[in-house]
Amino acid sequence: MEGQKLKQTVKERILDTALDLFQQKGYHGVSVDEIVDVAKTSKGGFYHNFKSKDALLYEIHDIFISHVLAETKIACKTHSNPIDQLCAMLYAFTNVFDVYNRHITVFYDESAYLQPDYKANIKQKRTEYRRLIEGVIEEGKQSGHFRSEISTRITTMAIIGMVNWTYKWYWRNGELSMEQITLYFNDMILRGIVTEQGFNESFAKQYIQSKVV
Amino acid sequence: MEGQKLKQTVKERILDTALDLFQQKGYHGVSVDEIVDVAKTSKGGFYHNFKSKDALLYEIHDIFISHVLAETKIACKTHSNPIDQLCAMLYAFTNVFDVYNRHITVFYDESAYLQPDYKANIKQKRTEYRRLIEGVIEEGKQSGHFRSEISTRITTMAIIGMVNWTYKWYWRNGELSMEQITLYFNDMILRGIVTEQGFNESFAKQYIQSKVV
DNA sequence: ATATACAAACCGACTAGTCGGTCAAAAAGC
DNA sequence: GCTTTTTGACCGACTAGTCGGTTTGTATAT
Repeated sequence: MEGQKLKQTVKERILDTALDLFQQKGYHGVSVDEIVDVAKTSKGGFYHNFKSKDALLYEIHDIFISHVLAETKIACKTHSNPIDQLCAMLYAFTNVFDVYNRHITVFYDESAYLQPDYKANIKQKRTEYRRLIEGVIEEGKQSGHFRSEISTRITTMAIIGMVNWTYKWYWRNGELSMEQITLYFNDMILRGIVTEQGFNESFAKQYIQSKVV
Repeated sequence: MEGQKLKQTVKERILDTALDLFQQKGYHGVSVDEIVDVAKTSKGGFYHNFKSKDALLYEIHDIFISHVLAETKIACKTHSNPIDQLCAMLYAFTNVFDVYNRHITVFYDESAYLQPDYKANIKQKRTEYRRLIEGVIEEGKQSGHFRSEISTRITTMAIIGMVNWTYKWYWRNGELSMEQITLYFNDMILRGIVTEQGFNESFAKQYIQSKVV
């Protein structure tokens, strides 16, 4: 439906335009004048909908992290073992990725420019997200699915890094889909951390494609 | 020797100060006036040593990527098998990390603000770096050390992502050293991609700590 | 009448970059 | 060896322009 574009409110147009421009040129590479020009509105329209340019940046951050957090929690709750939970969380991120592509770039590259109180708010949600993954890793170590020698912290950051970094190189309409990429990531991550016991669980097979013996 | 600090040239002081400030507040969060103020020099001193603020940003980028590239090439050349090469390359990055910590943050967060011709220059070197890793992965697949089913591209980006992301969470003087982190990374990555044959090679044992059977 | 949703002109603060000038040290002339 | 000349590193007041944000005005809906 192309009608969606015509129905957009001014606020939606501003957000949409800002996302495009921020992703291309960075937060400080785009002026409010340029945003309102491209979004076909005015300074008045902008400041009627947003308290400040900083507030717009914050909103972009918040929309993204809040959505990731919500989806990750659902993924975690709807599965009962660490292997399923971990893979479901990665898939949740994948699904977010295609739609929130622009948000992600802004989120990771421009967060230095957030005002202190905004930044604290975002940081809290990022920490919450990290702890969700740490929790699953820790659980997996205790249940014997993941090797007990691995460091929860390093493993978590390795996974987050691997997954998040895709925003730097992934292109929609490229040769690789996020679905494919996640398939490979799940395989590689699990091989890196599961125990023999974990590997032999029936639900692990769907993620680890083959085992060369 | 603390005398090093007293011997710094104006240009070195500017670079040093800019790195500190850019890392903390981002490129556009710092004015030239602030840089020259902290670096105990002047506008004249600044523009005598740098063509523009953009040129300073470029120099920071170039110093970093050129060094990484050089070290990676050495790591690659001084080993003869893919497993040793890959791990040596990761260690090379590790060693760079402690010294070029500030460069890395600027490199990954502020590259959007590089002027087009500067950006093209940097992009070329990043591509060269990526191809070095892709080459090793590809070689490993052909030699039977790495599983042939893995995607060279995705695996390479997974590794780069995992490693690069450390700049977002690693703190010097923290509980974890870069040495330790790289040890875990090497272990996790190799487990994710080696074949049984590769695993049984004697030189693989030093990276893969243990195998739970 | 009053509130809402925008438009357009406007403002002051700030910024990157310039430019005439200083000064110490090296090079040249004697 | 001593003076003169030249060079280049560096200074800081200044400028032209840009930016985020404000204010005033206006059309519409209730």
